[in-house]
Amino acid sequence: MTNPLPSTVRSLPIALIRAREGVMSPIRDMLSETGITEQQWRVLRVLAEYGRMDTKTLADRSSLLFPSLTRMAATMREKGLVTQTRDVKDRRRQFVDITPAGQKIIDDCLPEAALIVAGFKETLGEQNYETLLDLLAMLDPGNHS
Amino acid sequence: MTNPLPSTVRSLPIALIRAREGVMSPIRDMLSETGITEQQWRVLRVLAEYGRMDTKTLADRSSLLFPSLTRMAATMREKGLVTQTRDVKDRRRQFVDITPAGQKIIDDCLPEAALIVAGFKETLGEQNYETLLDLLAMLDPGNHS
DNA sequence: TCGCAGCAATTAACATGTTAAGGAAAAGCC
DNA sequence: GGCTTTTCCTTAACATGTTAATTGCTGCGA
Repeated sequence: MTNPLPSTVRSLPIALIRAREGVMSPIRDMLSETGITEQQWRVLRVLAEYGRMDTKTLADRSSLLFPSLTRMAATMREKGLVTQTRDVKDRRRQFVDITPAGQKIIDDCLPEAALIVAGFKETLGEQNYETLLDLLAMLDPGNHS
Repeated sequence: MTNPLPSTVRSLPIALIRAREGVMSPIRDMLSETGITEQQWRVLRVLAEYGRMDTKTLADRSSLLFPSLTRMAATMREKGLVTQTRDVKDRRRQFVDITPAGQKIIDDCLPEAALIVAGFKETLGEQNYETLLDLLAMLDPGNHS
């Protein structure tokens, strides 16, 4: 008795990709006017929420791989969105912080971003929205809750 | 009254990324032994399920952007995984089909892939698994059901 | 204090995501 | 037929995903 894979229209990985596409599309539209990418937006949001932190923690909270963050930090520093300072005690480590220019992008986009989020809550319903977040968290390998 | 964004730990886009990472990690491990990528696996699965089709339909069903598929088709053709033939009636269009070598990869990986899927069903529970797919479908912009 | 394991970060190499522009063929219009 | 528009596909350019190799620094034990 074979145990075939689900049809691609009922595949969990593909469903995750398509849902992500649907969610990110309006956010990308919003960000295109600011000149930053979706990933850079994520980094700025984490920095705005937690403040200055070391690169390792930043990568973890932003769900970015280290090599990606290294490249992004360079371009974001050139754009004046973040600053990087080396740890004096341990010269291997670096700290990243958001600049006023970076914070301004967050502040400027916050109203529209909130509207987008509200739209998805309305699409799914408040209850389903929370359920979805809970189910997604169960698939997160780094989630030890 | 401000309407702040949710904390990044409760953000839908980030939750989708992390869930996808959790789901794809074991699949990537499986595929690393075959030498194909996660996206190439997706293309092969769609071709194996529906058979020969034009590039536009293939891109749509694989959830890939056209430029990505153009590049992938070239490398996959060189690897002998697919064939490409131009439509005689409409010389703009191209058809893609899976080769026996491509089909062999599907067949070889199917048992392990089925185990991985079963693992996630067990993690979430059958009921939650179906609920999750339904909720994700509601976020899919191309889902007109 | 020397050597070495381990960690933080970078770099490299290749594949894909994303947007925009370009090219070629078909379809429609006059 | 000649013209424009549309459609399918490709190419280009830049950013990120992913894995592996490399560098610079810390700490630790012989």
